[in-house]
Amino acid sequence: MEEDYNFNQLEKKWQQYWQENSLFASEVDLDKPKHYTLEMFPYPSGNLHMGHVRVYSIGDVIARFKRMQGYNVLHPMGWDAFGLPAENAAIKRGIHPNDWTWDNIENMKTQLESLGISYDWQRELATCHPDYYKWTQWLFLKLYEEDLAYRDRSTVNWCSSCETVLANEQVVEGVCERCDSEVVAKDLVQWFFKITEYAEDLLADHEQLKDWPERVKTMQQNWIGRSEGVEIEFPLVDLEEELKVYTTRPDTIFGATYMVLSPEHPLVKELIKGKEQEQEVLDFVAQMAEQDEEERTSPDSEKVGVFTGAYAVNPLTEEEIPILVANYVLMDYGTGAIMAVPAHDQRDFDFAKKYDLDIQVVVKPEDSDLNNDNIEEAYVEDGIMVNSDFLNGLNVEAAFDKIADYMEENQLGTRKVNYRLRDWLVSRQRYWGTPIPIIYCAECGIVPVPERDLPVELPTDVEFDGGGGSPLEDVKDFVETDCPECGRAAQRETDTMDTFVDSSWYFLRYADAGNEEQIFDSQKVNYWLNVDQYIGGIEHAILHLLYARFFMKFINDLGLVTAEEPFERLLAQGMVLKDGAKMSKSKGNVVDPMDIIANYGADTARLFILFAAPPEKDLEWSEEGVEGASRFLSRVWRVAAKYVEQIKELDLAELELNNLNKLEKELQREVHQAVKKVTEDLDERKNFNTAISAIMELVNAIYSYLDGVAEENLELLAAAIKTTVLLLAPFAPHLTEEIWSQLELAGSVHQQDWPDYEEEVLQKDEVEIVVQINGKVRDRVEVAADIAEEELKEVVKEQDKVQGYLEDKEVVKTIVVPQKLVNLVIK
RNA sequence: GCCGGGGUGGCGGAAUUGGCAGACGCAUCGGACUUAAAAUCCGAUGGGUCUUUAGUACCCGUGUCGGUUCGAAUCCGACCCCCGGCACCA
Repeated sequence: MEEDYNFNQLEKKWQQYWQENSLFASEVDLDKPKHYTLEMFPYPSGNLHMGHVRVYSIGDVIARFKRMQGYNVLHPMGWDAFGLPAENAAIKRGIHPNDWTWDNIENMKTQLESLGISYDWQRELATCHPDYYKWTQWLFLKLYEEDLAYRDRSTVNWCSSCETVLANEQVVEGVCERCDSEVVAKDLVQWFFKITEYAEDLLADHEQLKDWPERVKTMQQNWIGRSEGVEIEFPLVDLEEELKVYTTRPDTIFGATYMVLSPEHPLVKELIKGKEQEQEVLDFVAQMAEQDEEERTSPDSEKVGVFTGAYAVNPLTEEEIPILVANYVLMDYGTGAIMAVPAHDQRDFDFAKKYDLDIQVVVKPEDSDLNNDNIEEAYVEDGIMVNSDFLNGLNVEAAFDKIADYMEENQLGTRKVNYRLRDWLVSRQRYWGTPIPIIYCAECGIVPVPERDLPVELPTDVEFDGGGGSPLEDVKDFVETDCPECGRAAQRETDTMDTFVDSSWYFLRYADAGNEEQIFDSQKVNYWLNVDQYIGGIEHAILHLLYARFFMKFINDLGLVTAEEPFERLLAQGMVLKDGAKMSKSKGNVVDPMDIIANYGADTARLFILFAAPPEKDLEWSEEGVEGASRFLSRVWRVAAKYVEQIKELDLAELELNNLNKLEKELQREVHQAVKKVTEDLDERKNFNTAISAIMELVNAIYSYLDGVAEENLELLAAAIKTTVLLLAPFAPHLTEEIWSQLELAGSVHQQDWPDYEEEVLQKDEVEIVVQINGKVRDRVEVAADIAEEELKEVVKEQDKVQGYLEDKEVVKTIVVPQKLVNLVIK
C-alpha cells in the first residue's frame, strides 16, 4: 500500500468501478425495507457550486448509510431543466435554449460524478424532455377536468425585465425574485391552479409532518394565513342590497361605528350615484388606482379615505352608520369591505381619530375603567364586554361564540374561514417551459388537447429577439392548429407553465422513470413513496414544498398514489458562506468545488462540508478547515497503510477478542462507542458533524493505543481499523473503498453490513465518579462500575479532600447518580 | 406588530433525559524527529487568583436580571440582541 493517498487517481478508479458494476441501481424488492433518499434536483446552470456539494453530500451519506443498514435504497438524480436563464442565454449569445440546457446537463453530470455520489443514474430525468413534460401536461389536463385549473382575468405581477407574469410567491418586497427588477401591476387573462381548494388540508396535514423543521411549517402556516371569523350582512339605507363584510371580531359589532369599502369594491359606484360626494369619491378611487401596488398596500402608507354619503344599518344596534371608501381596505382579502370598530382595532382607531368618526368602547379590561372619553389607543386584548346588550359581562371568546350563534340563527351572518393563500398563477409568457395543452376554438371555446395528442411539443425553430410576449406567438406552425372537437382552424395557447409545476411531481416519476404508457405505475410508486428523507435549501420552504404537497394531494385524490404527503422527513440545509456572506460572483468570494476536488479530492471536500457545521445551519467556508479534513483522512490512510500487510493475513470474520488487557479493553470500548454514536447520529439526529467527530475520536484512540503499547494486539487493531473504515464509508466513499480492497476483503465496502455494537463492551469496569459538595465539584474517585450505592457513599466520605470539607459539618442529604456523580449536601 | 429559530473559548462547534461546560476540529504555543525546513508524532491551550504548597488548590464563567432545584447552557419568569417568515389580511 502506498504511503500517500493518491486521491486523484483512486477516486476516478472507484467512480468507474461503481458505475460499471451498477452498484447503486435499485429495483422494487418486496422482501426488503425500502428507503427513498432525495435531494432537490438542480437547475442546470452549467456549474456545480458549494451549495450543491453540501446538499448532495448530505444525501449521499444518508443513502450509503441506509444501504449498509440493509435497506433497498432509491437515490435518484435529475434536472429541473426549464427556466429563464436558458432563454436569456439564447437572447444574449444566440445559443438555442435546448442546446444550452443539454450542454449544461452534461457538464454538471460530470461534475456530480466527480463528487462520487451514489446515484441510480438509470432513473435520470430532465423536466425539459418531452418524455417528462408530456406527463406534466397530462396533469394539467387532469387539473382542468377537476376544475382545478381555470382561466381568469386578474391584476397580476408583471416583471418588466423578464417580461412575464410572476406568482405572488415570486415577488419579494416589490421586486422580481430572479432579477430584482421592479414588478408592476397588469390586467391580464391567466391560467391558475386552485391550490386554495387544498388550503385546509395543506395546513392540517402539517400534523403528519413530525420530522419537518418547525420553521418551515411556520412559514407555510404564515403563508396560508388561516383565520376564523364571521361574514355579516349590513343592510344599506338607500339600496335594496346588503353590504357583506368579513370580521374575526364579531363580538365587537356593537362598537361598529362606520363601514369601509376598498376603492376597488364594485358597490362603490352604486352607492355614490347621484350623491353630492360622487365626484369626490370617483377622484379618490382614480387616485388610488394610480398608486403602485406596494404603496397602495403598505401598512406604512397613510390611511386616507372619503365619505360616500351613504349609510348602512348596524344589524345589532339598528343605528345608521356612515360608509367610507379608504385605502387601508384591500379588495382581495375577505369581501373587500369591513365594519370598523375603532375602539378595538388600531387601524380603525387611527382612521376614526383622523376623520373624527365615532368611537364606541365595547370591551374593557377587567381591572380598569375604559370608556369613550378616556380611550387613547385601540384595546385589542381580552376583557369584559360592555355596551353590548346581551353580550355584556362575557369575555371575548364567549362573546364570539354567542354572537356568531345569534347571527347564524337570525340569518345575519355565517361563520367563515378565510385564507391569505391565493390561487397559483401558472402561466408564463415565455418559451422555455412546458406548453400549456389548450386550444382556443372560435366555436368550441377552450378545448383541452386530447390525451392521445400529448405531448404538445415545444417547436425548436424560434426567434429570440428579447422583445415582449412569448416567442411562441410568432411560430405559425405551433399556433395554428385544428380544433380537436369541431375540426375547424383554431389556435394553441402560447403560454408555458411556471417551472414550479415541473418540479411539483418529479419525485413520483423517479419511481418509474422510463414509463411510456402512463405517468407511472402505481404499484411502483406506492412501494417507493413517500420520500423518506428529502434534503434541500430553506429558500424552498414555501414555494416548491407547498406546491409539491398540493400536487401530491391532488394525485392522491386521482387515486394514483396512496401517500398523502410527499416528504416524510425534511432537512432544510443552510447556506455555504465565505467571509460571512453568501458566495456570489459579484462579491468575488466564490470557491469553486472543482478546484477543491482537484487539490484535495472529493472525500476531503465532502468531509469538510459535513463536519464544519450541523446541516441546517449556515456554514462558513474555511481553507484551514479543509486542510484539517484532509489531514484526518491521511491519518486514517497512514495507520491502515502501516498495518495492512499484517492485518490482511488475519481472518477478519473470525476475530477472537478474548483476554484483553486494560489498554486493549479501552480501545475495544472506543470502537463500540464510536459505532453507537455514529449510528445514532446518522439515524435519528442527522448530525453529521458529531458523527464525524466520533470517528475522529476513534482514530485518535487507535493512535494513542499504538503510542502506549510495546506490542500491538493485531486482531484488535484489525477490528478497530475495519470498523473505522466501515463507519467512514458513507462520508469518504473512495478512500474507504480503496482501504477495503487493500485489506483484501470481499466485495465493495458500500455493500457491507453496518457494524453493530454491544452494550456489554461499552460498560467500563471502573468508572470515575464526580464528587460534589453542595453542587460544586470537589473531587473524583475511581470505583468499580458495579459498586453498591451504600458502599459508594462510604468511599466518597473517606476521601481526604472530602473529609476536609466535612469537618464540623453535617451531611443532610446525599444524592447518587449511578456511574456518574455523588453530591453531598452539608450544613 | 405577530409567528418561528438562535445567542457557549481567539474561531467552527459539542454537551442527546437537569448531573464533570468547552467533545471534535481550526488557530496558537512547546517538545520529538531532521543538517534544516515541510510533513508527521507527542503534549499544552476558557478567564482569573496565589504573601508559605503552581496545585490533586481556590474564585469566576454558556446574552442580561431574577427564580425553581442538592445541582441549571439545559426548566420557569422578565428583558436585551441577532437571523428568518408574515404583515393595513379586518
